[in-house]
Amino acid sequence: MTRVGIKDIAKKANVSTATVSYVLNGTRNVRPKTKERVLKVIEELNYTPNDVAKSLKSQRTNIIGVIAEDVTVFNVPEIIDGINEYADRYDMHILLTNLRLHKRVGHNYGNIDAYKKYATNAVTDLLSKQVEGIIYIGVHPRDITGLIDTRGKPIVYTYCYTDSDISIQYNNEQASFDAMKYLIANGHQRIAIISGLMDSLPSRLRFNGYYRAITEFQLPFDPQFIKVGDWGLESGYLMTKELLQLPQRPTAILIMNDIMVIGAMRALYEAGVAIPKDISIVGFDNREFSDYVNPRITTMDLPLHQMGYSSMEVLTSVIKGEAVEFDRSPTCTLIERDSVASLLP
Amino acid sequence: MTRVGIKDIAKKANVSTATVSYVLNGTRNVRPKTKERVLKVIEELNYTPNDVAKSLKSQRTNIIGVIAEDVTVFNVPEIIDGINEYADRYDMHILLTNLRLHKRVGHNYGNIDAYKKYATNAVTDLLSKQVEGIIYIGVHPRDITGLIDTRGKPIVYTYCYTDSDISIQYNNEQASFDAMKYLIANGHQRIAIISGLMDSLPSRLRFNGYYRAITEFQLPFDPQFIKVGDWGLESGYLMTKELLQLPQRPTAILIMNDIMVIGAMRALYEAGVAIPKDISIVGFDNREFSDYVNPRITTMDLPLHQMGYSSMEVLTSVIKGEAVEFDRSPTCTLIERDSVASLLP
DNA sequence: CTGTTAGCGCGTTCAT
DNA sequence: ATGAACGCGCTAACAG
Repeated sequence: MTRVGIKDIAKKANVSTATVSYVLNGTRNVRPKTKERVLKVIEELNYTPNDVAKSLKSQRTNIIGVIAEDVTVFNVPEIIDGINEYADRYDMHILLTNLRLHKRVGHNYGNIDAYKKYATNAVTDLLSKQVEGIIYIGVHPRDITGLIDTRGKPIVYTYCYTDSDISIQYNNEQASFDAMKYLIANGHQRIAIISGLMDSLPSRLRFNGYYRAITEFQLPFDPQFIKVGDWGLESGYLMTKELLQLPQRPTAILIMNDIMVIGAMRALYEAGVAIPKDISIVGFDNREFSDYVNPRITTMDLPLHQMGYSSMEVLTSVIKGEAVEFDRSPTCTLIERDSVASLLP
Repeated sequence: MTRVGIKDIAKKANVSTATVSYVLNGTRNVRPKTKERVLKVIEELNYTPNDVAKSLKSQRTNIIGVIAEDVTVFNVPEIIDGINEYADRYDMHILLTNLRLHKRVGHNYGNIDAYKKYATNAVTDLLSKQVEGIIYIGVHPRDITGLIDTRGKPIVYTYCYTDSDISIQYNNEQASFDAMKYLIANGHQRIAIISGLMDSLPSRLRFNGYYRAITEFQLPFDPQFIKVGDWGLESGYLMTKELLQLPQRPTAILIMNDIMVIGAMRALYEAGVAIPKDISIVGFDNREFSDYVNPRITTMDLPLHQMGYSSMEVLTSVIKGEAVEFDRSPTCTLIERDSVASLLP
């Protein structure tokens, strides 16, 4: 079954290849009768267009490269899904590169040099494939300036950022402020917080939201309620134990990711402190498991899908050379479940 | 910054484009001195090869198309990761299509016609892009014969199958047999099973493993211990309640997915039955949450990564026209956690 | 052995 | 509606 091309059709339909091309693309008028004849032959021969030839001539591939730091990390698939929704809609395609960072360098994301070669290779390959732009999906929101040089090809970062390029993030400050507002609306006043590492931008931003809520709603500010974790389960456990030793315990804890919530739950379970009866908890990330543990965790959902979709919107407008106004910070949404009790009468 | 091509280099290095091509590919000997000069110019001009031109001539793209029914479903990312590992190693690339089935048709996977058009479009697009083969990743192990016609282009299915094409699955029967063996080794004799829908092949295969263990180890066979669920959380809950009403309760339950385990845990919690003290549980899938609930679930891990990798192995050998011997059924591995107690002295 | 010329792959598009 | 040049890199055939 040898490949059937445009000229096979031309021959069989007794027209030139140009004509075939015109009917195929509707680029120019073709006499209806000729058109029909060509169409019929196309059908008969089961013709499949060859996009690589087309791309060579048109200098457009309609392919955008997606570099995911690790597709197996929780935030990535949903972002890709958002990218896909856009791609589907506008007939673009996704060349996916997976850096497999988690398996290759573990949690050592800080040391950019450890994986710079992977990133560089990925970009080189993608450029050779003539992608029209690149979306880079991080697994941890952090500054990766200097990791990548696209030689002028448009790139948009999401779930991470650089000094000078466009990036799509979510609104961290609003998220923690909203979480606080929810807790306060439920009558909580003594609210502790377990943050992630403080060298992380999200941590600081979320802390800002926490602090802004404290001041705006004139809550008592107790420095002992501020605990710094490291995003890991164990640190959630440890920090919670510390909170339990306070003479005046908090009635609620805002915890910056669901993993640390699990640690907190273990600490509370061991101490015989019931959730949410004795202590309420709000988490972050809306990880899948937060709906399956007991009690189910009330948590902030991240707008991952939206981030993927927006990345594509921004990227395509940059490709087209349009100046764009866009929302770089889609908002998080609180998912109410069972880990918060109302203190109101 | 206009695109620099092979002929720009040729001109600047005072050689023919052929020579440049030869140094670029090592296709033929070039005098070291000339070679060096060319290389230097390539460096200076920051030349990036154009794979689409190359592909047009060579009739090879090194791209394989991956159609995922839904990248946000738990099994898919790890399979893609396996595909990527292979692709990375052999310098191939992945054109990813996401059917987004979950969002588009919900759980209505049975009705192939509901999404046939998406699949057909995906294949057409991929063929136009001249992919050298296709891997189709299902979200549920089932027969999807007739969904796709690749016009002779090699395709491998994984996490689903068809009448006549190659597919990579995992060994369901071994998995449930091993789970039973583990339970039996821990002194359990009265072992119940909550299966998924019985029209599903994995359900039947796993039931075979259960039954084979029962007979091989000469356990008492009690038909009342066999419960048929529907993979959903609620059915795990319901079936477990039924089991609790039995005059002689089982000491352990083998449950065919972790989601139903969660349902079971809720039923047991309500009934004041402790896991694993009063009843032991083994799940299936090793979902992320199984490590976070209390107690942590002992469950069968699926060889997803391996399935992705194997799919690529098989696909590439088919592409090369080699006859292949391969393991179509990588094995599952039991992950020991805290939901099984030993009954042994 | 080293280097060059020219045609090709497949579809698009301009000038006729 | 058509012929032919073109996009970019590969490679067969040929020359020195």
